[in-house]
Amino acid sequence: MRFSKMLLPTLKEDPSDADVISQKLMMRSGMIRKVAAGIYNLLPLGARVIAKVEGIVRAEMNAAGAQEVVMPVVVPSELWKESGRWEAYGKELLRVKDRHDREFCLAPTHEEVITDMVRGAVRSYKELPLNLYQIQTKFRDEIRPRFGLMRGREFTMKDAYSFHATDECAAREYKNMFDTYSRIFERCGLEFRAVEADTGSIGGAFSHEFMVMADTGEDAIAFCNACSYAANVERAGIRATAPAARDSCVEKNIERVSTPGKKSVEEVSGFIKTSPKNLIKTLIYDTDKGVIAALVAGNFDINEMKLKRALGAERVRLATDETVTKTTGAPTGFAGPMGLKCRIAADYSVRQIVNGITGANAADAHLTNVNPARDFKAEYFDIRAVVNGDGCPRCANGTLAIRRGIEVGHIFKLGAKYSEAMKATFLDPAGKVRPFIMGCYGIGIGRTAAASIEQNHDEFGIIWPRPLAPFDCEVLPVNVKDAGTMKAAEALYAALKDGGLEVLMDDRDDRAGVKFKDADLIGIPVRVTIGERNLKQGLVEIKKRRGGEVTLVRVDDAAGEVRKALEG
RNA sequence: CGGGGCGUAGCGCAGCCUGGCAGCGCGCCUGCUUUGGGAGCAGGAUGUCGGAGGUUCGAAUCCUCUCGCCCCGACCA
Repeated sequence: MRFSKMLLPTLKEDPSDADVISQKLMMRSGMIRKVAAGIYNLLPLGARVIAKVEGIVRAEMNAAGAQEVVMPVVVPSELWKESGRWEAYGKELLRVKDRHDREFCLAPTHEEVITDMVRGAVRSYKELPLNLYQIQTKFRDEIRPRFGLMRGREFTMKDAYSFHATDECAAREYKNMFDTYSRIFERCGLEFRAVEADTGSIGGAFSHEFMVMADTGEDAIAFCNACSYAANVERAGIRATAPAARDSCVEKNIERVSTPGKKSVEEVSGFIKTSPKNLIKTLIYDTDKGVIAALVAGNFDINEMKLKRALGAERVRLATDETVTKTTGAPTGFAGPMGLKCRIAADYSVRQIVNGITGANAADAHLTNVNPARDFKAEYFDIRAVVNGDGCPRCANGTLAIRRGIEVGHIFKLGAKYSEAMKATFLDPAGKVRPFIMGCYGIGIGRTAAASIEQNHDEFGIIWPRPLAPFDCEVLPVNVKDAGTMKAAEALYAALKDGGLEVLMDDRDDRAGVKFKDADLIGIPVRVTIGERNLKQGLVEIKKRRGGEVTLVRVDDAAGEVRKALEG
């Protein structure tokens, strides 16, 4: 491809509305342009990169035995009503009506459609298992789209769904997909980890997220430094510790202290001159199981996802000031477990506290020398947020560290949630009607490309790993008006293309500096610079984008040297 | 949805407070010079000042409404 013919509008300055590196660089390198909030055009360069990601995904999915299908973007509401998600999904589901006033939605995911497809086509266990995938546009009307392709409303996703006669078979496919995903992200040149994840509203038995490590990631992940444990902090556990040994004589008597206007942990601990870890923080939650009080040591935070699971609740939300007052008899900021009528869920960290401080359930007052076992009853769970240095729940000695990641893939074992709801069944060997056991497996295509940029860039621009690079190499004649330069450039361009490489030739009549800057921005792995000075010696310059290593080689050897550089 | 901010040339921005010819840098077009890291000189084109209404002799500027976009929060297969 010749630069002069390509729609490749690079930008010298950062666009004002971009706030992560990948978005800035995608805009600046002319890969994408915004059409509306969370909706983008892919320009030729961007389309090429996306095609590379899709190519890798497609090849690995096919190799893993999955079959490609294509499902519609516009889906009738009936299917979603069958699964119950027409009501459950909320405003993210963009609903539209056709000219006959029939209801449709833009599909944010395709469990319903695929389940419908398979129930209409598969009758017998003999036709199982099946793994069907598509690479398709999805639409989710996100409350707040951001970060370019990383969190758009319209985005392309590879989604696969597997159907099985038995749990064991579904588990095997889960493993198969786990391995396939690992291969896919390895081939994309990404530093990633598979982590245990929360299954969220899609439901299901267990699940892993594939996380690309990046400081700009929207998810936090806890890693063990000793074993292979890694989990989204939404679900990451903490090693259970035995209750502190207690000596009743150190347990002092409760005293009530006046703490006018001191509500937060910082204010109270500062006022009483003690450490936050001696405070028993009491938060009142409104849940579908009623109002509950959640307790945690003052130096930690409650993890609402873990609280939700501990309670077996569907919905957990911090109570309004009004509910707090009604429950505790005091304004927000003075709640404590003693004398509370509601259910009390306490984190294990509370059990360790000796002579702690709590709210007095009265305005402007706290209690000191409160001792959990002696002074109130609570159910104990692991419900606090993990922090750096916590003990690993899986091994004896490891500690957890928290890093950020971008979720690029997610695999679920779904079970029969959708097949039961939608009566998708087959006949087993005994002639018995059974619902399909299902799995589902997603990869964000654009997000994978964005994640690659987050991981591979420098101050000058993108540094594509070869598998995702829009071109393998770039030929850069310094002065296109020099006949000798152009003769060598054209010859090399042709030779590289004939050798099966994807080549970009910057044949623009521009200054060298402009072309070098653009080359660095666009980030093609290998660049061949052809300049008059070197050419007089019969030499051209090969530069690797990553590392910036420069070598001078003979013109005649250039094609072979490019190939070597690409491999190295 | 709550809080904050921004819409002025293709891009990045100033001008608005205190109303009076529509500006700057980059990019774009023409010519000459230049040609290994975002060139120099000279000339040139480009705007419903997001939209509608109002106040005023006069509105980018003040007022009202509206649309879009961004940030923080809540939310999230």
